[in-house]
Amino acid sequence: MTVVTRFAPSPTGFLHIGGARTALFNWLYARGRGGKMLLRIEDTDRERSTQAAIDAILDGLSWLGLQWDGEVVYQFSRAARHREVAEQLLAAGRAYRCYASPEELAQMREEARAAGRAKLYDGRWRDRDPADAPPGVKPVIRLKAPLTGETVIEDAVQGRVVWKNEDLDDIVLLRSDGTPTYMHAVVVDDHDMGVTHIIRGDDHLTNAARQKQIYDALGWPVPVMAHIPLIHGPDGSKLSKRHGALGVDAYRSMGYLPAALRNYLVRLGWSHGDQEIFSTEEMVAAFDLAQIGRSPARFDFAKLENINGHYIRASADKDLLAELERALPYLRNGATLAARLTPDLRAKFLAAMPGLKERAKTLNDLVEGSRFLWTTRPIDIDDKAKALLTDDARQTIRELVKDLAAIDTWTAATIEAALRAFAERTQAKLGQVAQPVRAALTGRTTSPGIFDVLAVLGREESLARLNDQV
RNA sequence: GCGCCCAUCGUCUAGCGGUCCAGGACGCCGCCCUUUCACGGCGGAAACAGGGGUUCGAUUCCCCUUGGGCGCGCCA
Repeated sequence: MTVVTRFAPSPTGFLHIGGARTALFNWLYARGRGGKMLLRIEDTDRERSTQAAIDAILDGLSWLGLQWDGEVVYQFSRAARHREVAEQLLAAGRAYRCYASPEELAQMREEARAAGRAKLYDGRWRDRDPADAPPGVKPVIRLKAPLTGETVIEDAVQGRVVWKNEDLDDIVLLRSDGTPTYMHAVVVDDHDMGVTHIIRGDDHLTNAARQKQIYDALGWPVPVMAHIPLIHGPDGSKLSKRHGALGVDAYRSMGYLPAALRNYLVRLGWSHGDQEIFSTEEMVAAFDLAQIGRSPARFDFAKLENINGHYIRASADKDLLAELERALPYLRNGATLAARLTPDLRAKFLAAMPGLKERAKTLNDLVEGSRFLWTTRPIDIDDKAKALLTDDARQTIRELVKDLAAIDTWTAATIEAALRAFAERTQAKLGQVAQPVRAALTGRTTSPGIFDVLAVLGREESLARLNDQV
């Protein structure tokens, strides 16, 4: 049997980090088994669904490299079928029309809560004669759920979860306006789409019981369910915008690599021995439901950043530059850099990349670290660098410039030799010479090795910049 | 309130009755490397929520307590 998973977000906001992980798990599970991951947009809430949200979700998945299979299914477009199935249930006596008014329902709920009952709707229209229907009231269709016994889910990650049927009330399948509820639409769609494995957040665990009852009423096989724990904020509470419940586009803007984010996400709630770093292929091969934990994980930016740094360092210079260019439109100062990215600058970038990437944790760090390459003169000098450019330092630079100008072949090695010779001659420590030079050339105190900076910048630009400062 | 889920270092986790005075990773703290910042190397502090059982033996199994989370809509 071919594995079919699905990712089914509702387009009421961006693709947040929890949704991204759910999508990743579905994608990995399907890919690892030669199956398919379908994408269904649950847009039955017409009030809150927006095209912008749909676009953000598709864009987010694409950026993360989680390609879905087949056409996107829009749940709203399937309303007729949902209605048909509800009617079918009605005809079979597994559902009934309920004429209770919203006020009636509210009162019922209040009383049930006060009495400590789990069941909030009492099933008052369950067996009532339709002739009793109050005139002019459009009914909803409710499932005639079993009154006794148990509803059991054999969950692939949660294990066996049992509810007493007496605690579950008759849920609404079709609203009075004829549109399906989520609970009903999900079951019909998952069935019609041939979904074999439902992998979703465990906020749906109690829904699973309700859905199981619908499957049973329909006589349909229940897909394998896997309810994965939610991602929490650093403080253990629900993930909020403040601590990372951002859209995946925000992570792109923060300069994270899709591969790094995937790697971080896959280890949140899932493990494979002590392995921390997974290539996509390894991930696909190793991923399985059995190793998913049952406790919620907290989102930790520090670890994400570390993994991102790892991926940056591990990337080939050329690939990293390509990755950077792709992200430029979303990065801080990215537009400026993009506008100046000539073939000549690209070449310099590549030459500087080894030194750049080992001190970058994000692509934004790469943009900032490479500032000395694309900034225009006069270069802007930050406060720390400014503090290094004392009168003495300027004097030193002035003398050094003569030595540098005398170098025949301008390479990192010859430049280093010249600097060392200069330091020795003036009885200074190399650092005393190198630091002001770095400040004068880059405007920063943190940058790649100074010999490399000089070599990458080239003789003309280097000397011009040094002269600017003295 | 009712139902359901969860509980190992600060964080992500390994552990599926003895191999655990609990292992890895991130973070943190030292030291080394070093022209800065990083990278890298070495070392360190740091956890089985509490209480009952079961067992020759519990981090591992059961129960309770406590603490978190989720759900309880004609939202999804």
